[in-house]
Amino acid sequence: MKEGSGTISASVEDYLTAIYRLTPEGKPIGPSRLAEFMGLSGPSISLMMKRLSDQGLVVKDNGRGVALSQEGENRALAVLRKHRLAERFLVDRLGLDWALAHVEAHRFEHALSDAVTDALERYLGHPSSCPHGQPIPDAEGHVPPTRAVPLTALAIGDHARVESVIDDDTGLLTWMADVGLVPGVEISVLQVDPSGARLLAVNGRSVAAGTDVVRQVQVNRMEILA
Amino acid sequence: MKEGSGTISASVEDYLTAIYRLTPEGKPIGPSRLAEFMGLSGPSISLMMKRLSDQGLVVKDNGRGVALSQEGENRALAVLRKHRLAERFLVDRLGLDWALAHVEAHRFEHALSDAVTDALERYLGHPSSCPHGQPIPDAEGHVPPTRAVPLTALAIGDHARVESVIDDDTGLLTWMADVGLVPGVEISVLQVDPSGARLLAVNGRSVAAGTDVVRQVQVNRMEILA
DNA sequence: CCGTATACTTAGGCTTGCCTAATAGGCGCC
DNA sequence: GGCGCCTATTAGGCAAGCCTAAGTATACGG
Repeated sequence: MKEGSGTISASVEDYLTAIYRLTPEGKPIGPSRLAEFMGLSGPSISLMMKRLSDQGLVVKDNGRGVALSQEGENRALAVLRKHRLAERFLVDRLGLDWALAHVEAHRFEHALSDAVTDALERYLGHPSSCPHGQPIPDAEGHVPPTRAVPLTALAIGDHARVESVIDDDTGLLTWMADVGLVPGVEISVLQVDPSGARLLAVNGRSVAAGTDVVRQVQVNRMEILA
Repeated sequence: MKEGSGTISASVEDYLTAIYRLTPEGKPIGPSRLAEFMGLSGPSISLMMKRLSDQGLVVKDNGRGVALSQEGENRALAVLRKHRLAERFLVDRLGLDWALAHVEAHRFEHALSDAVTDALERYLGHPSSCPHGQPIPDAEGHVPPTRAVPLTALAIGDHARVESVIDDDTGLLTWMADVGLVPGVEISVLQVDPSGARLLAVNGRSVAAGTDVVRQVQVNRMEILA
């Protein structure tokens, strides 16, 4: 992905990736959700949205909410690429815990130039996903399509393979690693709670997954084999 | 090296490393030299020196000039450690050019946490120097002593082995790589110019090294064998 | 011993990016 | 249809870091 004109600041990179992550389908997002997600005040968001809009990185959707422009999405994907490649390096090569890796990679993503990023990707053997299972965009910003659905889509008796987990919450990540809820593992749903919480079978162990977890884990449905 | 209290900004890290690099022996340095070295205005230096002094990172030497405090030196060494380990990684593992590596490592040095730095050092096999030959401080801030002298100390007929080159000037680095003036190579002095420039024999090739170069290359004297 | 040049500091201003407090706008509810 | 509530924006402020321009202090030559 050729970077269009100027360099953007680390802050702006954070805003763009946050918007991207909150709007996978490109639907506009309101300031308050963004403010909560980023841990910033509403006015800070408003002001920055104005700046980003002036720079053509986001498009204002008739007042309420913004969506990434094509350029903004390109920038966001470039940063996500750096983040996820950094995570792969930290976990696979340096042996960092995957919960810690996310935090550390957040500092790296702003320090990696495009040239170093491409070299790092070659060095790592062109990994297709980060340790949390999320896809790594290629140098042109293409991200492979996925058929994964959230765990919330599964009913009692369904089998699935975990594709990805959300990497934002350090505590949650540590817990998921503990119970074996990691990308690639097969699970099935034993019970569904009225609140949406689920009792899962993960590697033969029963795991109670609250609503926080089931919303954030993406899975691929599997046909029952036997 | 346990980091004492608070985190310091990337800017402050730059100031501390700059001071360290300009004052290897701990002698105080005046604002103007620092300003020139860092490419900043005099007032910016003055103001920052006041701030650093208030934070106990530098000690003001009766008006004229500052020197690093023990804490300041520790911080500077920690950053240099990160910088040089990053350079090793970029050159050895990612295959970056050593001139480019310096520039890229400058962005990395502020993004590497202590934990990642230590893991990186293990991963790289505890290298003792960066690709430009400069020593890598250990986690406690100890830097191995050296007997190297600047190339300016050599007279006609002297033989020596290059220990390190200065990594600041991208153009100079590219030129040195071209002519083979890299750490580890054996050289001898063929002529000395009144200005201090020298004609060197490097791997059997004659190389004219201007004053910029001879000041910045550190060598270890060798006895003549044959 | 004094004047001038050089080196340093103070003063004032700008940008980025955050905040809190106060205002404006849209929408449901009665 | 108006009232209040929630959301968004505007207003005003603060800190870090940089700048230029103006002032002070040092120091050296005459």
